[in-house]
Amino acid sequence: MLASTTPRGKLRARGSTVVARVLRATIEELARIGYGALGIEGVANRAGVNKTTVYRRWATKSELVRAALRSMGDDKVCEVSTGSLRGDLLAVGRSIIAFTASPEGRSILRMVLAEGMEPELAAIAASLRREREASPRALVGAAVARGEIARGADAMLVMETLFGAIIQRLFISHEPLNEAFLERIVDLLLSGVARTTRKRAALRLRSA
Amino acid sequence: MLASTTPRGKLRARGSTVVARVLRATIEELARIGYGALGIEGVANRAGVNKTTVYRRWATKSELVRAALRSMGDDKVCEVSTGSLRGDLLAVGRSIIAFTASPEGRSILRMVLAEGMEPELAAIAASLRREREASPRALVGAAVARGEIARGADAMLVMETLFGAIIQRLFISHEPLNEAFLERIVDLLLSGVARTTRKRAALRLRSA
DNA sequence: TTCTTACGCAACAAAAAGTTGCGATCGGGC
DNA sequence: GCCCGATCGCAACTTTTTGTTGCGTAAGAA
Repeated sequence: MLASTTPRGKLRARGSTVVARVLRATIEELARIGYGALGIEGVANRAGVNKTTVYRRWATKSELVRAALRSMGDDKVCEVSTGSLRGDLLAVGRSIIAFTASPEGRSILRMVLAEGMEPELAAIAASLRREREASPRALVGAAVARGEIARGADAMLVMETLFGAIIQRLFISHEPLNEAFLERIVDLLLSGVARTTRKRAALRLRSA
Repeated sequence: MLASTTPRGKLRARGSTVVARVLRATIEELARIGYGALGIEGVANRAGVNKTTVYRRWATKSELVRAALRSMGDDKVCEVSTGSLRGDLLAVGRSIIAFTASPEGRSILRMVLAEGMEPELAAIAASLRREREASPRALVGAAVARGEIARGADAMLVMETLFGAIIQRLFISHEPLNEAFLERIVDLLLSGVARTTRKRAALRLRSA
């Protein structure tokens, strides 16, 4: 199927194989150095392809990046439901961490963060962001229905803060982001930090 | 515009004036296009200065950016103490919001977020961050002393989450970042979102 | 004023970005 | 097995960007 993986010697990749490799390389370069510093030649090298091949297929840098971003729009957002708010928040947190660990996620985050550079790219980034906002809303709705949180509570605020805490950890403080840290964030969001006897009992119960 | 073309108007800038203008322009360019795409010539044009002037004063791009970021480190860090943890958190949040409201603050944050992995910049960002970490630590220490939070509580986690929530609001969701939002974040961090009768009483007491 | 410093400017050198022509080779069709 | 159109690699080339140097001159202090 793939011409590039032919057993003997090195055969020249062609057609859709080249497209896939170049777009993949574009995503990776985007994640590594960002849009501004991205170069056609660097993408070609990473893809194991001559730069003329890239130039002939995509006229400009923005066109190439647009094609690359479009090519990865099919990723699914996990829509698990664990039955408890805490479990759901942990699941969402894990998916966020996994997302930010992948080249695709880093590229999207870069695009979102660097908003204001290219109008077209900003639009793509905005649409990608909106796609990933849907399932968290359903999640907090379920928690309200179970009575775990008050109806008046700002549930989206919890999701956004969870996301923000992870982003902060990853991109600002650059400290390790493991399961233990995620649990501490979730427990903070659930119970807060203010001293309360009732709260400490709840925490103890949860850890058991 | 240029001194040479307007002999009677503006005079040619020199010395500290040139330095200030170039560093200022560097910050603005960082905010506009980021570190990777930043060019010396672009900075020089924005500063209304010849590119040779920039090249002679700063040998490399990283050196220029380092100087520019350091030049804004001189801004004072507010060290207020309101007597309560909630008040202190609100004060810190306000200073963060004020910081992010300025073009300079946005530029450094955007840079750290989007390109924090660049080795050269990681060191600068880390040192700048450490400078601003001192007062939050003192703040939570005071809260522990007052008995508002448990000694074992991860206080820095609260600060980092507060910071993360704000940058999430700023750079991801792009929703308004006002006093009302800040209060909701702080109350979430203090009391959590899980449903508790004791907690709702505490919130009511606090708002009175 | 005079003297030193440092900036503007143009011309240059080097490197990166982008283009073109052509031979090679892949894959589909006969 | 062989041909043919499409597409890729390669090298040579042009253009653009990036970085350097020498010199005239303006700015500011003595």
